[in-house]
Amino acid sequence: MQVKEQSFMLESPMPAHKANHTKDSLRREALRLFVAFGYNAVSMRDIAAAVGVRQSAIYNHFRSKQDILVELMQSHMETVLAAWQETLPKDGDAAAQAEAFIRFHITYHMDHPEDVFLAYMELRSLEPDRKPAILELRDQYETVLRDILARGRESGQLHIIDPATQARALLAMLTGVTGWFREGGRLSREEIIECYAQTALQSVGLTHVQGG
Amino acid sequence: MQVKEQSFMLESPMPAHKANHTKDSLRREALRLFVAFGYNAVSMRDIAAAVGVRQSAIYNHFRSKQDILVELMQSHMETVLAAWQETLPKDGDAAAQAEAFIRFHITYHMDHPEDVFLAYMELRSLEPDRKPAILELRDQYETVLRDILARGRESGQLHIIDPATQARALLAMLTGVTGWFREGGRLSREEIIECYAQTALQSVGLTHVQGG
Amino acid sequence: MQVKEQSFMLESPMPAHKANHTKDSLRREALRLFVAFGYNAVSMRDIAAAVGVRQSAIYNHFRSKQDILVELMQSHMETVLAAWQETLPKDGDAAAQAEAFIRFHITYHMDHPEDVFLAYMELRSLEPDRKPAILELRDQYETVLRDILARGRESGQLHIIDPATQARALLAMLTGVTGWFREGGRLSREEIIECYAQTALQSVGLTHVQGG
Amino acid sequence: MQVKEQSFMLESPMPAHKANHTKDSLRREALRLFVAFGYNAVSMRDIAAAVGVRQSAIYNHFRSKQDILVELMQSHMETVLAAWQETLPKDGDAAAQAEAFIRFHITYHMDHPEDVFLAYMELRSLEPDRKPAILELRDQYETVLRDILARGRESGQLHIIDPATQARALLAMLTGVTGWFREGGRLSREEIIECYAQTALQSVGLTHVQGG
DNA sequence: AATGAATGAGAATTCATTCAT
DNA sequence: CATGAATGAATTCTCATTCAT
Repeated sequence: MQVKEQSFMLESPMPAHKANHTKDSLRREALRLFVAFGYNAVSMRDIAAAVGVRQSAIYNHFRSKQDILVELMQSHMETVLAAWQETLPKDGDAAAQAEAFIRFHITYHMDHPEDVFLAYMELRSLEPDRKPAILELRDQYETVLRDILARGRESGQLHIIDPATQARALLAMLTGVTGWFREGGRLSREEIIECYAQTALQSVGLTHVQGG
Repeated sequence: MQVKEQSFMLESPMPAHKANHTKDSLRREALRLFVAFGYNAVSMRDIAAAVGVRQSAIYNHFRSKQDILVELMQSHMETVLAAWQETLPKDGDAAAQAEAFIRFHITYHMDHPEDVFLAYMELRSLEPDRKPAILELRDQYETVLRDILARGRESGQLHIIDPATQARALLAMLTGVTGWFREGGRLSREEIIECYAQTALQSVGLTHVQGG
Repeated sequence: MQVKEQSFMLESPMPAHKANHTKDSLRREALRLFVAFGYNAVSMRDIAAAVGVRQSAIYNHFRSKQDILVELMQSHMETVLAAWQETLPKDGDAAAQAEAFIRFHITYHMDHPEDVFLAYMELRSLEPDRKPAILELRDQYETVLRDILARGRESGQLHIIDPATQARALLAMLTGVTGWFREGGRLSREEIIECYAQTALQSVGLTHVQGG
Repeated sequence: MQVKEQSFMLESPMPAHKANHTKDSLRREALRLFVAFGYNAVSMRDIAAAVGVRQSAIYNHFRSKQDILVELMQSHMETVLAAWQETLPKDGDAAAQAEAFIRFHITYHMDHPEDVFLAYMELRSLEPDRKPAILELRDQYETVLRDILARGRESGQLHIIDPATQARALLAMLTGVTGWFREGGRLSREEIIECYAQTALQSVGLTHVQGG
């Protein structure tokens, strides 16, 4: 990356006391930069500069650059899983649950595009010992959809060949939104959700679509 | 990355006879490493070591690290486009063309997972002046599908809300195979192709599926 | 060094009651660590962690890291000199004094191996303005032995070529114990003292040895 | 340490070709600096500056700072052992061998004070996995003397209580020369050797001393 | 007396690239 | 065509120290 940060450039030294939100700022800016340029292309200096702090200050809040990444990914995945737990319709049949999941997934992703993008793109940047924990969480989420598809297949409500494969295909498709969606484009948020929902539902053999 | 290679370590300098395929080896290993670890995480030394040559030797074949990336991406995209040109059924209707494209796309991706993955994941690593040329090629490909979907929508053969959005959704889904497919898994190549084909075709409102 | 200690890791801040012996703990742990790893290899954080306190707390007790070192060295050397003053046989002849010194020296060193080791090994780590004071103390001690040897040479009781050189040789030999002695080894404390005493006394031409 | 090294300060870029003696210079300067300031107090920049090269150039010759240290220590110890093998009188009795060893040891140490000092003072700076190899070499050397003393004790030629302890005591004493000897001092090289030899020989109960 | 947050300097090491051989 | 040596810039991280609370 590019921006220079040097002592004689910093004008407002910022009272520092009470500035405990530094860790939050670091998280936020790190996420933004990792998404924009990739984990490896972003330096600790870049992150510090974005927050208005020196490089070394980061180490008062995170043990390492890798720790920032892990913390971002982990908290994101745990949040998604928790959010789905609150959303899932306990009593619905497989078709209803599939639709619920698809709508939840798209909506959540459009609301948190950066978290999703990071968790998806930077798995490679995880060090070997940190990877399993994250993959475990990702698998939990994939399993949710796989199980719904499997039940829908057994009940005959869904046209599905292989639940595992199709779950992955669906997630890849839906996750793709984060790659290009920007507020204020040709289509509104709702239109995109509808479009993706129809595509996804059709892909598992559901044709009836009713806007959320 | 990891491997160490330094002058005082290498004993056998390798006879170099018929070593003019070095450039090919470099391309192949660079692709493999970029895919496995990411462009930024791979050093020229890593690439050289994988080929059994010193870093400086790379510069006899490529002007820079960025040039390797660009060359890999560009040749891949041109190859895909050329391959589709040879495959496309000139006289088919939109439904037939959609099915043809979908099958072509999945098949090609399963045959060249690394090229596809690279072109998809490392767009961010392109330097600003190299990016437009690659994006232009990618758009050409996306346009192929978008146009097919648009024609299918007009002809009423496909159930589609927005061709542009749905084209992206489809491509994201299909491209996803490269993320996890490994020869010798639970499902055979053909089964996966069938499964993806059905999912994709259903997603645009086509239900009749006949194995390739 | 190794141990990590950071704010977000420490849960129990420790009641701090009667914690005014902190300075003593700091001295003790600093000594231990300096001896084990060397002054430069030990960080203020290491010392603080060993005591169960934060780095910044150290500065309530010492002005700087260098100050800890100087204080440790200085108090050790003053203690040795004072201890010898209490031990020296005022009226003995050179031979008796030599034996007394040798026994005192070995015994003291075996009782305070870390202080001795530090004073010997970390002279290099003293900043230029702090060095002279310490060297002055060390020379006082060396002079004690040199003078005894010189008198013994004049009186003909000792076989000595050059008192200054031989004093250094003797001190180096005797100081060496601290390098390897560990309580509970093959030989007892007393056996080692006897062994060193005999070696040292023989080295100056005294053969009569009588256990302490 | 102190000296600044920056691009605009370097006047003579030095033709570089044929300058393969860089590694030797690095070894020499590293040794000098490690001895003068201690391993931890010397930076790679210091070493590079002393040789007239950039920091990064060092890594063309050594894998790490630790590697420089290990290489210096190892080659020194192997050289000493080899030198003693050439010196040792195969047929002499224990007393002759003891004298031969003592004279060899002092002489070698006065000729290579820096190597000896480094090997003695910086054992602590070895990383845990590099330590055993060096200690093994040191023990080989110590064993040489211990065996001679043991034989001398059995034959009754030497007055010795415990060969192992006394070997260590002797080596510590003799090694001490490197701590303070500087060419051109009050005593000549030969005088110091004689003085140390007498002290050492007396210490094992040998009185007859004949200058080399 | 202790802490958490901040800092500037500097540590070792890696990187892409150049160039004479 | 390949190499070893060199380089300057940049990397992550550690350090001793300060200071408001």
